[in-house]
Amino acid sequence: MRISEVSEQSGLSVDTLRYYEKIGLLSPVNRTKSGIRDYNELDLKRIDFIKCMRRSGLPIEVLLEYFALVEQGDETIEARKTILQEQRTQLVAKMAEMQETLNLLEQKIQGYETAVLMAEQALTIGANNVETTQNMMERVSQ
Amino acid sequence: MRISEVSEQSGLSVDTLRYYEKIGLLSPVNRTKSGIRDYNELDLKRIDFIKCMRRSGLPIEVLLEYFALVEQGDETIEARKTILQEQRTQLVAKMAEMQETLNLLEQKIQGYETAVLMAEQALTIGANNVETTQNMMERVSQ
DNA sequence: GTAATGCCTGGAGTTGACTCTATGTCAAGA
DNA sequence: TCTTGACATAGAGTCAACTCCAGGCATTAC
Repeated sequence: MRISEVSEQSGLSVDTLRYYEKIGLLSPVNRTKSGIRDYNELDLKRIDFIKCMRRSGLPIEVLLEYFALVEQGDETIEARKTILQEQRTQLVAKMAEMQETLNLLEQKIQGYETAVLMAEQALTIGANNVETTQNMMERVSQ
Repeated sequence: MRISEVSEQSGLSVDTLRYYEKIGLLSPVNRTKSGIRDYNELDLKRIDFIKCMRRSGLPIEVLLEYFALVEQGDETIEARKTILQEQRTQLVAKMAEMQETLNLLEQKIQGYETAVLMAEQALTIGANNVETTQNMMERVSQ
């Protein structure tokens, strides 16, 4: 599989794919006799794994460490497990934070909905709605 | 409240606080006559909001846009709501991705646990465990 | 055979978000 | 009075993670 195909399939740019190989995140990809990269199934699997870990915020550094252990063979299984467990812990924490942010967002959106509703109501009644809206904004904004 | 106190309370560095003000993320903070920043309640609230949004990955750019709308008054309530809704959508998507990553992590950790167990078993039996472990690694790693 | 296309490399440039440095002011304590 | 420490500013530097560029082969399409 050529680099452009892998790029298309994975959503990573060709530059990124070459970059990952350069820094050792991907082990050297097989080449055709004319020097063109020819990705195999294992490469693709690793790329998928990297993609999954990267997009959830895991730094490249950690992945490098992990793959270095993989290279070193079975002796390092415990160490690898430890890395993954640590990442799991961090991921869970991050998700909890995001849930908090999500709650805040919900709350603010809800606030805006109420604000709009009340502004409309004030308009229908024909009241001077300037002060009222101002008050609402105190609860709603920033 | 002085900048060092705000820093301590918020967990943002004093540099970051000044930086946020410089780029307009915080509106100009009140100063004592000698020019020292004196943060008020509203500043602190905004800092909390920023912190919450930033740590869940929302870019500063978007926050700037949002606060610019806040400055412009009630006319922009709908626009602000739209921004928040969009961010909510993205956040939900990101959390789903993270859940996927988490599943993969669990699976791999589980795999390592099994691998270790089997390796130990093989040792107790006293079998030649080299090939066996190799096989396991095929399922377990990358 | 030649032009376009896709690949290659090394290395420079970019982006977002800080973080640090040099230099200076000011208020308070020894 | 002198020193110390917190604060101020402008602007340079850093870091992670790409992204782009110049210059050069190879294969394919006409």
